[in-house]
Amino acid sequence: MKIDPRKPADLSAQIAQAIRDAIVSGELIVDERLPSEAELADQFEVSRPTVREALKRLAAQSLIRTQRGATGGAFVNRLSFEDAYSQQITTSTLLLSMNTVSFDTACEARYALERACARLSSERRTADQLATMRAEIFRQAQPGLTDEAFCASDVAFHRALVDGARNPVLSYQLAGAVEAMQPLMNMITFTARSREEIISLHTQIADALERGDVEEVDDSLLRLEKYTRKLARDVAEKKRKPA
Amino acid sequence: MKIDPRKPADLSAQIAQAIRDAIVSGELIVDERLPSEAELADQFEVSRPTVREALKRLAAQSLIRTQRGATGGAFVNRLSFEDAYSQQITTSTLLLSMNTVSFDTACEARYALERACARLSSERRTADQLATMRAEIFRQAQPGLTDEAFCASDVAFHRALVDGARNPVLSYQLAGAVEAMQPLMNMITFTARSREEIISLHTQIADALERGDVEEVDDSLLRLEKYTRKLARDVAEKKRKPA
DNA sequence: TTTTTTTATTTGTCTGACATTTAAAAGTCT
DNA sequence: AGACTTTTAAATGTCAGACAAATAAAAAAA
Repeated sequence: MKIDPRKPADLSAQIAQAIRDAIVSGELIVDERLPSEAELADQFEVSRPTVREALKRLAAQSLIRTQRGATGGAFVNRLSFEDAYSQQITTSTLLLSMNTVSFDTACEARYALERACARLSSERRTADQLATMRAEIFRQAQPGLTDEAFCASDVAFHRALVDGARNPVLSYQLAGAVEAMQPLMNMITFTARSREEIISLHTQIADALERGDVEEVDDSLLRLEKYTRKLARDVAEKKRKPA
Repeated sequence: MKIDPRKPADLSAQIAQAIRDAIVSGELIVDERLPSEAELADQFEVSRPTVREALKRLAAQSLIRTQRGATGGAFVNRLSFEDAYSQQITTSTLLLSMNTVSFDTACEARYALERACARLSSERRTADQLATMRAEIFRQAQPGLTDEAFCASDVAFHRALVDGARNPVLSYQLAGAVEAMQPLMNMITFTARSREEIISLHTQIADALERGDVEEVDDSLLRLEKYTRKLARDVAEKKRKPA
């Protein structure tokens, strides 16, 4: 683990990269303890604050965790799906909120991924996951439900659908897309009419899933996508010309 | 922007979170300059090193960039797809390499996503993207090509296919899955026979894409997935019982 | 043997300083 | 006056040394 002495700037970034490479390449294995900050400072011939900045960079990516005390130190972290989720969500949220990407593009990506999941889900979903979906549909039909609660239930419904694919990699990829769109979805103030339509589509999806009818699941998701995009367009138009 | 004074540990993490929230919520907008480190230290009532650790955490997530000099400082970064790619790749690579997820699961996820892209790609791909795919197929057929070069060309081929969907969100999601699998794919030492088969499948995909035959694109990708998983199984078996 | 106390190690944080970079301000020359 | 050079101020990058707090192992006491 060496750093390039020719580039003097950003020592902490270089050190972070050196350690990151060691982790990714397997040179450092999970739960292995890194040398203490003082030792690392000696090895890299920098001061302790610089080493600490490097370690904080790695901690921000959940690559290491630190522990205080006598037997403490920095340990290589086993990247959990939880960690991967939250990073994915942060990244996706920023991509959307910074106008790098339009709602339509995000929506298309989201449903493309979701339909891919749904195909697997119609083969593998458990009774429990289907029950969750039904329960969420029931909640969505409650009168007096706030928009936020409706949206949260919507996310839970789709989450159950996606988890039905029983592929954590797919789930974690989609989590970002779905959750990142939440704030924008909340902005689409749902009328009673539009809720009814969405609940109807959700029911169609759940029914098709129960029958294991792959094509019908796909179709109803496609209809839901079209409807979502229509709602978004309407809101965008109303905002442009508020009569 | 405030931090909770009751939890004394990990001040830099709290400060990072406070600034992160301000960015995600839009309180701080793109290219806006943060207060100087000294000013932040005053505001949060901590020392400069602590502020710096917080800023390095944010820099590790590409949320800010720093500039030295008189008009320098920390600026809110516009998250580019490039940045999102590389984070996605790092995360996915670690998820795979740390045995959190099996090759089969990753493979399934990857092809599920890729098939979702391919559907869009068969409608939207440009002549240029198709030409890239043809060129990569040609390269793959060259005798004397190293395994590494063959794999790199394979990635380039799939990259062109995915980019044909003309949806950057999908592209960035898939980049992680595809690139993370590279090292494992390299381990599958390709025989002349298996290369031939893969090239044949690639050709089928390109042909179907040229005709705009969505179903055939989907089918040939499915065949490629099955074949890839078979190769992986064979390698795994040979490793277990090296006769 | 069990409990308590001490001790050593390590991270977390602070203070103060100097180096380096950078752009603007001030000065100088034509 | 205008163009070039020098100075200066502000900011990040880095360092050294110190103390606080947490923690587990070792030592001491019951």
